[in-house]
Amino acid sequence: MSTPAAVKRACDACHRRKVKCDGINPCRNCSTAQLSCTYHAIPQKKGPKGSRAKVISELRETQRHHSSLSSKTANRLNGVHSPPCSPNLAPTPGLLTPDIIKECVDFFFTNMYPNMPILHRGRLDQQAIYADHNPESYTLLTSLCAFMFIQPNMPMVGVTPSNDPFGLDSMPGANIMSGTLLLEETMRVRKSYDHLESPSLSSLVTSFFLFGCYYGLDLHNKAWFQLREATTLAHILGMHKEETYVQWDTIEASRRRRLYWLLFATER
DNA sequence: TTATTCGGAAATTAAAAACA
DNA sequence: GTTTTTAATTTCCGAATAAT
Repeated sequence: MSTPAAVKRACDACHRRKVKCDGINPCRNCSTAQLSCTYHAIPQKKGPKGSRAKVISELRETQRHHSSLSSKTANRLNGVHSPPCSPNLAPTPGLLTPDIIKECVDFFFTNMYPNMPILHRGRLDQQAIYADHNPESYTLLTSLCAFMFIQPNMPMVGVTPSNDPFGLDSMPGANIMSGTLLLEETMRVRKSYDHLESPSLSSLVTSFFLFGCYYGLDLHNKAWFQLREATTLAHILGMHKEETYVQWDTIEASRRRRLYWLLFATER
């Protein structure tokens, strides 16, 4: 008779593989599978959020007197159905490869970070692990990569995995094309979640990178719109109030402070 | 056969509501 | 204040699938 007893924390690999983790480092699964056993993922907050999470009350409300309008109401948060709904806002599979992420993140930290020290390398890598199923992390990465591709001194990176049959790697302007592609991907996937009503810092940074993209592409009106959005999100997040910073650890707090400062330096 | 993947059941956790 | 209810998030079982 063994005690099953769920471990309090599964490692990153076991979490992805959905297998039982023994919680030690390195864990048994990682050892046998020759994987490096890490515990980088940041656990999400559990439990209801907002003023009594409203799904069930909405459901009850709509069932009570199911009028023609109630079906419309039911479609609100059940985003997975209804014919005219969601014209595919899911991430494009295979577009944002680990190679591209690595290349762009490296480029950011060597060339852009001195001027905009608004990301933390370790924390960004953690976010990248779950980008597949977290649209906020995904759009942060696509906007970052788009921004990097649009930089004039960015070296050529193949968007297609390895051997490019169209010779894009050697074509001038290919990086701008890739950047524009990723920019469009960001805008599209961003529609799949509400980044304004309960914004995260990732949303804010995404807006800032979008500003950078549009500015680099000489689309100035769109650029200022994104910058304005980023500034507004900063206010919604209370970044102008010192007391909001105490809830963050040193790394996160200084990152937020620098981001806030950069926003206003950029707005001039 | 064994190894891997992944849908989803069960457990865990924390916020909101109800209660004293 | 304490307890109960509710829901978001987690772990990981076990069936399906892939690899050998």
